[in-house]
Amino acid sequence: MTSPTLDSQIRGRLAEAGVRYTNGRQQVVAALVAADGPRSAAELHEQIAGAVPLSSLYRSLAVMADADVLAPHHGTKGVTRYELAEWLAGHHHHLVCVDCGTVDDIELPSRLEATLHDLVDAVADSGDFAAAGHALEVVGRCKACA
Amino acid sequence: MTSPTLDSQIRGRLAEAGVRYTNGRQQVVAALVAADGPRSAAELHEQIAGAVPLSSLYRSLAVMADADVLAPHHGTKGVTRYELAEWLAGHHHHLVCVDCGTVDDIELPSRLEATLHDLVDAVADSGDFAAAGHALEVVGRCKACA
DNA sequence: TTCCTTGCAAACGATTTGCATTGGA
DNA sequence: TCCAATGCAAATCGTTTGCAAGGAA
Repeated sequence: MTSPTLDSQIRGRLAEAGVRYTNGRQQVVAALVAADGPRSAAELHEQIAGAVPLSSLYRSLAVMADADVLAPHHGTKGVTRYELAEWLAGHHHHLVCVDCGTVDDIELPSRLEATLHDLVDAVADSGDFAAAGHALEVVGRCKACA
Repeated sequence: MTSPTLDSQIRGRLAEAGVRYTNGRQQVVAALVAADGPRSAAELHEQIAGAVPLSSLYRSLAVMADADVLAPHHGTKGVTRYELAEWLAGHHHHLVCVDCGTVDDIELPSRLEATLHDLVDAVADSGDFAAAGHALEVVGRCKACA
């Protein structure tokens, strides 16, 4: 499922970080690529039918996040979900359903994204805080829960 | 520390919800009012010098969040932080430090807030998602960690 | 008296870690 | 050959809950 180019970008990045792109890790990445939003260790574990035990899964997620191949997301209570890092998945935002906790990716029209970017710059300038990025979460009810 | 009017708003809201505004809960609220951002159960427990045991603290936080006096925030790994609900604290956003995990409140200039609001409306309109609100997290490094 | 709240201890769920084994470059 | 990765079981951490005692209306 994972495109050859995406796969080699990831392999390259992991090699730079001195870690291997093993079979199990490829399965995890494939599952994340197939998903349309961040996924937790438990969700991935189920999605790959237990092919990788939870402890290894957690370790792989941590290693790949360290290598900047994955990015953690803390949207809903208690669980950490992971997604492909921005440089692989593209910059985007999230729709978080207040009822079921589902998180979906959204991409803003570039005009709106530019506006948002300016907005964050304006905020960062006005205080002693070095802004490195921003995350916009649109909170509401998804189609299924509406 | 908690202003009389704020305190009576909270007492009133809790009464409507059929729960009491006990001494321990007042201490928790006072600690949150004194804070300049969301706080976790452990942080509050320390701030009030263990005056309320953790289990009661967790229960009070849950009760007050149910009554819409507090709002939960899931910004950093594993922990839930609480802050006063929007109708008490005013609408605001957060600066999240990627190093130390500290969360600070920021208020956007009303012109920028209006822009952001329009932006979220535009996003919501374009999909099957009923937007109920938005949260902008500016990610970066705080003064101490820069 | 009635119901909410408190405290302690035990239970839980998500995540992490020690250790011996396996696997890849 | 050497170091990273794996799997299992045990440990940890934040949080929740059962239960008996205390407190306010």
